[in-house]
Amino acid sequence: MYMSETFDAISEPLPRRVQAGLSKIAMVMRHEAWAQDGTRGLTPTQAQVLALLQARGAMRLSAIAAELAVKQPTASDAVTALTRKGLVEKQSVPDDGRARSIRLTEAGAAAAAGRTEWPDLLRTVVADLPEAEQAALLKTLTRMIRNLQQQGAIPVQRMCVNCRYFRPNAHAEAHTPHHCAYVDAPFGDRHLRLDCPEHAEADAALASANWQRFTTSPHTQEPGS
Amino acid sequence: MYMSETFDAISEPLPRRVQAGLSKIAMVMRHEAWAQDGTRGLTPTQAQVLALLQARGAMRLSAIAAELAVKQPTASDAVTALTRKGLVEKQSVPDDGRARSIRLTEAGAAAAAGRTEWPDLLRTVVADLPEAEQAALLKTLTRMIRNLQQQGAIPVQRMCVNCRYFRPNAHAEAHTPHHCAYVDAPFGDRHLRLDCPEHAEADAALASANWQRFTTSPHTQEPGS
DNA sequence: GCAATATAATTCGGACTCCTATGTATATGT
DNA sequence: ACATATACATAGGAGTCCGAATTATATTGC
Repeated sequence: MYMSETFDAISEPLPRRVQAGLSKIAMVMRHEAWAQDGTRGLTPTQAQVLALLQARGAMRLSAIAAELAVKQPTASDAVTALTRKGLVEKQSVPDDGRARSIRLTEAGAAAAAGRTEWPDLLRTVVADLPEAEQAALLKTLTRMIRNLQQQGAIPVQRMCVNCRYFRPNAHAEAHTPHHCAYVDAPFGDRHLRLDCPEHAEADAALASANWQRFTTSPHTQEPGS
Repeated sequence: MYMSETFDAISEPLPRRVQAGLSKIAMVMRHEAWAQDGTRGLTPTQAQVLALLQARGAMRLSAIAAELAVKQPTASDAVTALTRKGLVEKQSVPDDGRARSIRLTEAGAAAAAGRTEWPDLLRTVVADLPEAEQAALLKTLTRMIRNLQQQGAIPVQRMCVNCRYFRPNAHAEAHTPHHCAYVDAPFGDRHLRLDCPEHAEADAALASANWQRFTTSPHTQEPGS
């Protein structure tokens, strides 16, 4: 659209370069995960399972697999390893004899809590961004994650934008345009959640209307560059 | 600073939520990598090696390891597998008998090219973002990557912001404020490169001055929310 | 009610990732 | 030349991933 035929002609397309950048970030995260969890005797996958169970409580194996975007055998491997390490335990579920509910042991809860405390490298890098940029990044990630959900690439997340209590752009205040009907309080992009414990799924019509209203926010139109 | 004591009090800190979002994106990338490269008989790491060699030409093993943020033995494993598959080959380097130069074979170049064509899921998700948001994301990623470099977490990248030819905010035009002295043309955030073939490293003083000028751009100050 | 089918999880085999520790050349400093 | 440093390879071990086959329940159709 705008400008600089030179650069538009000779560069990789913008989405490709953005993807390359995300790749590098992903690489650092993987590396950090090995380095950090490794000292605690965990692999990255195992740490993810612990984090998931910490956030969500007891889960079935198939739910864990879906949430981590791996196949069941892989999730089973990880859970087996964690069981051997005494960090999780399996219980049978009353109404379904095939299923097993997996939950943290006390040691597992402690390990999961310990992990969240440590200010890891990527978190400090994000924290070093100007706050407005962090908020913008969060909003962009929200957009991408919703898109991924709609393509069926990941299960539906417990995000504000999927929530029955979400009222996007309900207020005039620029810093807190949204409203959460659950806690009955205004909030802004910087408060958006990707995994809210109070989440209640909105029906399709509401979700779609909310999304429309959310993404046509005045703040979304900035001068491109 | 601004507003909503409620949400600031009850939420995870913003950087943590952003990190969680990046995690989900990283998860999707890993999953996609398995699914996509898997059909071509490659693992994600192997695909990364091919992509790296495609972008950079022949490299030494230690350079590959550094670039992928893994230890040498891991890189060696991957290269061995690729050699067996006939996609790369090793040559000895004239001036150093210990080193080996690794480069793509013809089949390897074809495989690497094939990979880049396919419009993978994450690329389409990025492409679905409003263009201004893609540009903002690219700039944010640039910031993060530079920060990671300075912490020594990744090797110095061939990015505009590290380049001798970079003239940030040299123009008044809002869409193309920067200037590349190599091709002598103005460009904008949306043209920023993370791995430019024409890159030439700037000395420390210039890099630092450029960074200052780049990050205090008028566009960086938007109303937070 | 009971075979036919579907689903939750496990197990198996195989290729690979990732690590640390060690070995084998070759380079470099003194 | 001799010690030390470097580039890479190899070995061994836990774990990640997968697809395919198993086992143990559910659910469904007659």
